[in-house]
Amino acid sequence: MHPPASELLGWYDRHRRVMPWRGARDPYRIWLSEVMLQQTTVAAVEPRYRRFLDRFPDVEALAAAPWEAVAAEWAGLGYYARARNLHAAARAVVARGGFPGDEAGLRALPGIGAYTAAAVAAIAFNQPAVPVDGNVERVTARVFDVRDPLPGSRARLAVLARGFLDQALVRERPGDFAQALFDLGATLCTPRRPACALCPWNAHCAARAAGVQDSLPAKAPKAARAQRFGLHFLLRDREGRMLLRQRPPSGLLGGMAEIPGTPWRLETPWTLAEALPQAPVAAAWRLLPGTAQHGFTHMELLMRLAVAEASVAAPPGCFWLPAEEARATLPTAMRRLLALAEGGAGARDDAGANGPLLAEPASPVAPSGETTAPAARRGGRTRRTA
DNA sequence: AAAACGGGGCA
DNA sequence: TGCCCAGTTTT
Repeated sequence: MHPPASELLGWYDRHRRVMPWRGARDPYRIWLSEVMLQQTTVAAVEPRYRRFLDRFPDVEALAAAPWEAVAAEWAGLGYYARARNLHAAARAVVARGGFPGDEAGLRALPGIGAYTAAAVAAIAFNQPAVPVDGNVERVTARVFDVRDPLPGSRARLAVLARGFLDQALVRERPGDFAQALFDLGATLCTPRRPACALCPWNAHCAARAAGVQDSLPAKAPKAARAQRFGLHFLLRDREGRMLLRQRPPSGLLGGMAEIPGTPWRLETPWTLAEALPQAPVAAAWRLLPGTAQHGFTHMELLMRLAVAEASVAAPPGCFWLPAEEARATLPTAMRRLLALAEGGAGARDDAGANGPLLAEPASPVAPSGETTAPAARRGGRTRRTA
């Protein structure tokens, strides 16, 4: 049995969270928020959403913008395919004269899958759809006591969630119902220690009745992350500009800028001597102490940094950028590398206006003793090796 | 069906 | 330190 939507919507009308994309019906704003919120927390999105909207106020402005401007605005948000697809979809929407008004039409746009199509259809167009995200999966798995593990149970959970459309109230307020499920999952029906006592559906929850709410939804075990190693080359000229390179349009960090370097290979860290043939230019490269570490979904990346100064023409595929602009454009993994040049372990992302970067004392070029993987540390911080 | 694809925050 | 987050695309 599906619990009554009236009880959830009554709770939502009293306790709904206030967020910048709520209230308006503008499909552009709803769409933008949904894309930014893919695998990204509300807290992380809010300031970036305002800033993005400030810079690209409507779909026409986004469609007219060059990719470089969109990439710079997205830098640090992750999953850069989202930005590429967003840009392409904006151009498609302008070309066809506006947003598609139903789920199937939305689903055909790049970067819009089953979830986002349902969310925009329900919230912006009042269409009868139930978007199934992580929150809805969790709420549904608990309400119906679905014990099969994710991701295998995904299809079954989606069918159960869609069953709420049998209630007339859900068909009348599909956008509110969807967001009520999000809010319930985010504030009460949380992954750990759900606040069942406060839940408007607690009397209808099968998992709670069985006392298994804390262990649902079950998850299949995940694969371990491999380690990869890279060595990068930071070239600066006399004005403090940095030599950057554009990554290929698809794949990891696709279309984003990077500090030129070796490929990221398994098993073995690079020595400077070994990496030198892959430097962007010939120069007096000095290997800095320390390793920048960055965790991706599927691997752990460990990078070292060599530095040099030269004022030369940018080689093919590379370009010079003022330090401040480079910092703003680079994805987080590359900013961590930059922190090595800026003075090491304590360096922070928001470490103020940087003039010419401070050079560290050079370490001997010798293959450092660090041939074994350094102890894992919290994803991303810059670490010093002794 | 499985893997690729970022980054930050929190118990 | 592992898990989670308003998922989508490619293989």
